[in-house]
Amino acid sequence: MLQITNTLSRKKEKFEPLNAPFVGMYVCGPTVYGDAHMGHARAAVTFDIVFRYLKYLGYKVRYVRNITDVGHLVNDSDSGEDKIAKKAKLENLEPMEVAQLYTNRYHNDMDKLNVLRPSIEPRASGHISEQIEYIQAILDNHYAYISNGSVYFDVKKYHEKYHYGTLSGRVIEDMMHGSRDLEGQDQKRNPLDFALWKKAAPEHIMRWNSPWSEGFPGWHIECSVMSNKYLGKYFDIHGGGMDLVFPHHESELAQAQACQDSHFAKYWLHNNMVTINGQKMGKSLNNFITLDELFEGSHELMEDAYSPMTLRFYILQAHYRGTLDVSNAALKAAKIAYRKLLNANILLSKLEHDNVETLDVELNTQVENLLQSLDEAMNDDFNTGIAISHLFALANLINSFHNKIKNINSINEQTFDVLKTKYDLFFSEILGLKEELVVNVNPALEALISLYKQAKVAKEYDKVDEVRKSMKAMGLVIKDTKFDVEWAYEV
RNA sequence: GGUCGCGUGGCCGAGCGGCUAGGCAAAGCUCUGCAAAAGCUUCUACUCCAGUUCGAAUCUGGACGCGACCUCCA
Repeated sequence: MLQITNTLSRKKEKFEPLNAPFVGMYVCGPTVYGDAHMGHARAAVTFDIVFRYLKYLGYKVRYVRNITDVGHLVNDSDSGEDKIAKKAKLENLEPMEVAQLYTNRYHNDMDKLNVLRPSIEPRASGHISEQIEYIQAILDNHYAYISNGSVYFDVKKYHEKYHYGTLSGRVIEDMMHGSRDLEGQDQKRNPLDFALWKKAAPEHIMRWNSPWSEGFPGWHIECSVMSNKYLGKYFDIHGGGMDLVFPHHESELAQAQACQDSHFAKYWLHNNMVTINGQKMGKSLNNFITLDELFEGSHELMEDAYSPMTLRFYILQAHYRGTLDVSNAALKAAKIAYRKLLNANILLSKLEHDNVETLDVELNTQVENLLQSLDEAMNDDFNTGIAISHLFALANLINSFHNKIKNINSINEQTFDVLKTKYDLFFSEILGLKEELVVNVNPALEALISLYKQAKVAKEYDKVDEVRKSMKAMGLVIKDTKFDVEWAYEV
């Protein structure tokens, strides 16, 4: 039985889909105006796990993750410019060219991380007419007002019937006192009101026609609209980074209720932030590390290049609701640990059971329990770190079987079969880890190994060392076991 | 200033009333031409103070420290 932490209740709840076996999940995707960084990776990997695990449980999941390609304002005082337009000006490109460029680059990075593509990836710019209709519906329900060509959501009015702040746990009355007077807010009736449609300043490039003005949609509206279009009014899971809880998700929720007068998402899932050496990641702190910089080792804070799988594994070792601190030491440890699990998976595929049993009941039970614990860990709010710890225990056993320290026939055939399929299933399909340097067992590699064996027999140790060296150059290592010579990924 | 969350061994990180994960690093052993890999062993922590309890890293109160959000952000 799957339990997930619902931000709405701040508790772990039993996961019960609205229309099993179907599950609808909406996750806030990137605003495509720059390269993806580690925060994007964490969010994408977190919900990739949710997607993969729900499918493993047998659900038919429709996973919608948007691409925000409508520029939102850089900040309130800078009322004329949006992020994408700003970037377009900077790089001398058409705004849509910027959006496409970074969408492609985002896809590329996510592919490297072995993040599955969502079922539907809608773009905000492709849903302008739907957004206009949705805003009109909110206006018709009197939860919004027009002011100088812009449309604002009336938070106070909304709060009278519904409750603004349920998701983020905010008390609207406190916020009214606490909120600062910002420049350019005089069009709003209340500082907490937010734009549904914004009239474009003359220099604003990205603009569309609407009943109210030539302008562009507000930041929050696209998600309410697109989730509604592809998943219906009331759907199962809405996810995103914790920083989006307020105001983004709170406002999405308000819009949806103001428009449809019904529930919105049943479960809200939020992944926590990434810090670098204990500090918040931010452009001004110069610790804003993009994925490409990490993979290439080109950022000045990185002592080495870390592969996509190293990052993925590292993200998975921690629980998604806690902050994740990235450092060289931590990444190096993850690299080694991940290879260990990978090597065990390869050895497992070669293990064979002889069909004869000299059953060791205790050992057999241990393996069975570990295998079962894998599901239990994932069922407990996607606890990938615990699942990985069981995988390590299993890897240890696999190595012992392989080295014949333990006898593979001392577990029964059925347990062996489950071990063989399940370890790989969790490693590859659910956690989404994979071999990166796929090594073909090609003639050249085989020749190297036989050369090594011959040299060993002849005690020509110079040659032996040379073989080791060339293996190392390929990222491999040679292992002399009691029974044979074999290769493995260098740890 | 307001709201929320967190402080775990050399490091990263689970756990959330008793059974004291896991990984990395370090040390020793087995194996070995030397290694590597693998296996075995060792290292025993919960910011501080006060309380609740037979029993607390886990619950309550307080202090200190850190972070997030309140403004664009995954």
